Amino acid sequence: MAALVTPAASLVSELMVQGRQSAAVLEALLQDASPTEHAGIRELAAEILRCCDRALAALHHGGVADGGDSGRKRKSGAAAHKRRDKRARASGGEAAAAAKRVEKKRTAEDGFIWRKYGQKEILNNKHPRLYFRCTYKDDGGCPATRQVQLSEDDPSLFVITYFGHHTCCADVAAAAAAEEVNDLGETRPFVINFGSSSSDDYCGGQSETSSRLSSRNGCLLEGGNVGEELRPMVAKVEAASPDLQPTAEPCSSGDASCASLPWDWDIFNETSFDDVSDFFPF
DNA sequence: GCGATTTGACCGGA
DNA sequence: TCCGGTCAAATCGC
Repeated sequence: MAALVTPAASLVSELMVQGRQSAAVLEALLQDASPTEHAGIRELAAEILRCCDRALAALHHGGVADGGDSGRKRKSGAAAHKRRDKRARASGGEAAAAAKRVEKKRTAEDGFIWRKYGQKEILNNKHPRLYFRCTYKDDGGCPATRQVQLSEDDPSLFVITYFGHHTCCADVAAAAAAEEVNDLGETRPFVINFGSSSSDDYCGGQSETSSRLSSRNGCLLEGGNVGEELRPMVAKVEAASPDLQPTAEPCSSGDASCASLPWDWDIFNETSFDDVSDFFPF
């Protein structure tokens, strides 16, 4: 696996390290200040750390997601092939298994822009399952899809199942997604671990239905000092939601507690989707 | 007008 | 035959 050594990759790597350090400091400060309070914010900081870990790992892996089944065509001629593709994935085919990843998160945001293409009531499940594919599927042939469902046990948690890898946006995002983390959380190359790190998250954070966002963003950090950006963002979190309770509470677009993990700092404040109820109207 | 979402229909695997 | 996943026409919102 060749590492990315382009100047841009180097810059991104550097920025990610900075951001990660800032997040680590924040986490430490919160821990020192009040070990029992601000749990939600600490969790947020920890997630930022994990995101940076994965982005860095991805960068140094130099991995770019494979094309996957991007060649899916419209219903016209290749319907049978297409269906077979889907079936293979649905029933846990070999390639599908390799690209499948299940996460439980407090929000459905993950840094990519998704387009909802279906919703289905699932047997013996209170909550419908929502189907999303990458907005850039048509644009760039990005094969990534995901399914989002509220957890049966804890309706405030999203159970998100990812299929395929993003080929549409930043290498960081694509590679992060491509880098399958095993359940044991082991063997993660180039992980500078400043704090907690779990295996189940990857770079994320932009809105779900940010359909009106015109720019492709992925979760690549753009220019500027990540660490500097982090401070005001976190302050906002604290002010808005001390405990970062997810649930289906209404929240405004600027509410970082609902906006979850705004890895894309530049567009964080534009986030329009950040409410569970936006997804699950029940 | 364009692009995203909704939702009923369709398809294939189990 | 049932059920889950996707399609695509209709609808909505900017």
